[in-house]
Amino acid sequence: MECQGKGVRRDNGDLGRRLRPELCPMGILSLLSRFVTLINSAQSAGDLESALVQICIELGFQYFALTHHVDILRAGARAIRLHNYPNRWADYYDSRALGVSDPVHRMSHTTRVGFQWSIIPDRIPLTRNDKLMLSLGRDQGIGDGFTIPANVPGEARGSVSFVNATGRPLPVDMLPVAELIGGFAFEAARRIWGVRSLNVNPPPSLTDRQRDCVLWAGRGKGDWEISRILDVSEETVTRHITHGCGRYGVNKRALLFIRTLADGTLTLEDFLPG
Amino acid sequence: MECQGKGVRRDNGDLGRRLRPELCPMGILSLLSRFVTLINSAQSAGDLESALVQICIELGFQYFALTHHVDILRAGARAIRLHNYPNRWADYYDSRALGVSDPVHRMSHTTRVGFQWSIIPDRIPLTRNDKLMLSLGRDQGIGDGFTIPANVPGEARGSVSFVNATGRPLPVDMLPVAELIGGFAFEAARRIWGVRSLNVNPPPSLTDRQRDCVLWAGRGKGDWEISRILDVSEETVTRHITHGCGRYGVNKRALLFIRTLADGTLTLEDFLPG
DNA sequence: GCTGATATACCACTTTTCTGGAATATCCGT
DNA sequence: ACGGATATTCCAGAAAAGTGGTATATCAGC
Repeated sequence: MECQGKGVRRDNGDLGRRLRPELCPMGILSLLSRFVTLINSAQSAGDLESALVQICIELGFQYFALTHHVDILRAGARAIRLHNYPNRWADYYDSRALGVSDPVHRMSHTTRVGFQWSIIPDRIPLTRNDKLMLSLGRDQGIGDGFTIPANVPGEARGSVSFVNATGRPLPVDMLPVAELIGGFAFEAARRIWGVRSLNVNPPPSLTDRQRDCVLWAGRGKGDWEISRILDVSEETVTRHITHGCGRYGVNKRALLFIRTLADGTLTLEDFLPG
Repeated sequence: MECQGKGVRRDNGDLGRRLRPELCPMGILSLLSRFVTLINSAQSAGDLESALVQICIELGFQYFALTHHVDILRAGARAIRLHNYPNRWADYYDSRALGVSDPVHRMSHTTRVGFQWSIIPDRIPLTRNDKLMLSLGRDQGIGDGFTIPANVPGEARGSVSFVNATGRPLPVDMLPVAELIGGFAFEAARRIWGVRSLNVNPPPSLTDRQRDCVLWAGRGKGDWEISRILDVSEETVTRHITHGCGRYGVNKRALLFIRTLADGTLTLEDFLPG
């Protein structure tokens, strides 16, 4: 819920007060476990969509949107997106590629945890177009919402939103459940869409030395520099890297960086200065 | 929990079975609300640390680590880190800058949701040194753990881990609570450290044409091939890419791939075949 | 003790990429 | 209409990376 630091007062402080004990006995927990089972047994986008439609209703929302923050019309089927917004709103949204500039999405890029839409104006600057868009949405029945950011390094940014019709209050008791469910649902979508899969079996792997060389190369070092760092000959470094390329079936070391990032052998943190 | 697609069986499917109903009446929910209050009222790193020490114990863990995935000795006070690991382990860890290559961290860069350490070998390739490090940790009492990824675009990647001593099983009932708490705790740390306010310098950006060239180069095309694809001269392609390098202040195109991945200009999906 | 994987090292040759300097045309917002 | 950012093109030498073949020592596992 927090994002900007700067001594802004936390809104989450009253989560404690939000959780109505009356709902507890079995209620929330059995709901949660049922939802998780539903989501994790989804084998297709259709399965996941049905699951979310149902979960959305049971949580006390009307709409949901699980989406990558990209221009959907351009990105095509590789981009993740499921939602049950009114078609008219979705068409308008897509035709203007609002996915990339939507203030809700922008807000979700500044925090790790879920947030209510109502706090957005206090956290990020809104342009005139933003306000226009939000009020257009309200006119079409899109009221307040709760959005769970879903960012995985190196992948398109995404989020899961649960939304109510204009005027209807958010089910605040359910927000913690929504927060967990949103994360699991996005992860299920990544699984179904096969976001990071390289589709090679067995998956390649590097030796320690190969990984060291790739690591330093990815930090911008030349082979000679790497040879000084690792105290071996320059040729050896070249060898390790080209062998690494061989394992991943690529013919340029730059591609090796990308493949090792994709399969988790290395991460952006490894490469970036800091 | 998922990462690689490939029809790998989900481990999360049994979250439902994990949540023991006996614990429900008031137990988990009051715990959660108390923890959230504790975390959100923290005004300093010390406050947050105390809160996490307490939460850690009540959840049934022994150690916690809330950290940015950076070389701590180099990054200094700007990097977020709180933990209660044994000093000996922490010193060893820091002195080797394991924070940047730790397999737990690597795994946390490939998923949105929390995961048990025990599944890591099935998800990302481990080198011999990785295994060595894990077993060294076990020797020093670091057993199994549960890690919640915490990634915010444009910032150092991070995570929150709850860990048990070697041989002691994870409190599986509490993992959903740990997942929520981990997210809130990381967000509280961002607030306390004032992370967002530090990022003042405007990030570089590429022109459309530059981005196109980088995109195709990252798919393994040579400049001549790209020139055929975009129907311009080979020189022009080279130019666009080197100009792109200039904007990011790097001297190799491979680094440009990494920077554009890091800031979200391009994504792994853009580069990977399929 | 054998086998396979790993780490190391060397050479010769080709291709690609980087570096530096310059110039023209287009598009956009003021 | 004008200034600034963008897109495009050209040249040439230097540096780096890719290709293909070979060889030795170590270590772990069978």
